[in-house]
Amino acid sequence: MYDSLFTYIKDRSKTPLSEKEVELIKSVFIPKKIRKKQYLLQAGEVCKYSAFIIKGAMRQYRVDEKGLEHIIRLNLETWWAGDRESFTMQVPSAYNIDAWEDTDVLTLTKTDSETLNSIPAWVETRIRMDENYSFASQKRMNASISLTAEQRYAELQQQYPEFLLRFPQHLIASYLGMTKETLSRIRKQIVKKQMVS
Amino acid sequence: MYDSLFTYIKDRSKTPLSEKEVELIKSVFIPKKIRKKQYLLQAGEVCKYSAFIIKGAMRQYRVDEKGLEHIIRLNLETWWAGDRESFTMQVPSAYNIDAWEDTDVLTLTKTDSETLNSIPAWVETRIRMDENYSFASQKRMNASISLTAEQRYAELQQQYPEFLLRFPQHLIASYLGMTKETLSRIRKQIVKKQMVS
DNA sequence: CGCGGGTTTGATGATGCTCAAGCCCGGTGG
DNA sequence: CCACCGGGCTTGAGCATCATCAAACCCGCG
Repeated sequence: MYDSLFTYIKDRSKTPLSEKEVELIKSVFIPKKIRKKQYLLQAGEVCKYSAFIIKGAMRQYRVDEKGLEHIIRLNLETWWAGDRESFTMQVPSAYNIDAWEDTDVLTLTKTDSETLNSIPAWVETRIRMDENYSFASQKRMNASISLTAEQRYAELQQQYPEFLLRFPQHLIASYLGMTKETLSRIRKQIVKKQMVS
Repeated sequence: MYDSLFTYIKDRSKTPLSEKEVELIKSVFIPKKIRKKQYLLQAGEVCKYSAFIIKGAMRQYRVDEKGLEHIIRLNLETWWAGDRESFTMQVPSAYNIDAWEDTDVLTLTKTDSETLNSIPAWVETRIRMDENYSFASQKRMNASISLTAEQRYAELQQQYPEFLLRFPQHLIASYLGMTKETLSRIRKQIVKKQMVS
């Protein structure tokens, strides 16, 4: 159950975890099952949990005035789900997060998360996470500003090929900031190009 | 010289700075002047400095195959300039950073930045910075995926009105992921709407 | 068999880009 | 003092890209 979380921490920290620390971590991360289509967070609520995904797939999205969903983030195993701003500031979130597949998570509350600050390996891990998040954000922002729809798809294919296997195309399209029809046509184009070469 | 940096740290941390810590900080942050159009970082180089802006304005951008500049970030006083990925991982950067106005910065090298980890107030400050960066990234990503050009401009106007005063429109346009012509027309539209109401 | 979710296709139109020209304004130098 | 220049902004015409809407298709499943 907790294995993948401990591996995750080990991979990102130099300091090893003591017995006691392992116990503390086990005591604050509560396992939960989230069934397909169930919400982890609904817009308007404060994000109660930061959730480490053991198994499954989740999506974070905004619903606009017209009722259209815009995918902000897609999450798979060993990713964290939750709206960071809402969670850390304890303010209402503008986003929904729900399970796309039946998902097993380890949930952590804001107050519990503070008790973890006494664990050096955890602090190091958090720093790594934040770094990686900011690297990824910058890349994605760059892509979104300066690449065409086709280039953005190519980049995704290259950077997160798992997404294409686990999420349907209309979610991928939304994540890339285009419609499902556009993505469908782009894919057709790509196949055509490969035929030629 | 260092006042604004110390204020910045105080605003973001609970622990106060000791005399010694103040001295350490002063010793590792080297003041530099960067003249208008001078580079802090050029694409292909490793980002040597993280720079705290005391006074002035900088821009971070990518140059595409066609030679067009795409603005990734705009920075003013009390912001940090530098490519985080290149700086922390010490890998070549894909971005340029240069001064838009004559700028005074306090520069910090990667090795010096590690010595600061002994200062609790600094560590707290860094965490705040990372948080804020990730909140802002998420908002911007959301805007970029799900808002129209006009809505994006409105959001910028609301969130960073200083930008409109300090940077010319063609940079703002690029930052928002549109051309200068489009931005010009959008502004015209907005004025027209205000006439009506 | 029929239904639901997902994908594809086509027609049409809006949005935003490209290219080209002109304007405005604050220097700079003759 | 004026002419000119460069940088930035605006405007227009035509075009590419992408969105919208509607219909059809595909396929796994009850």
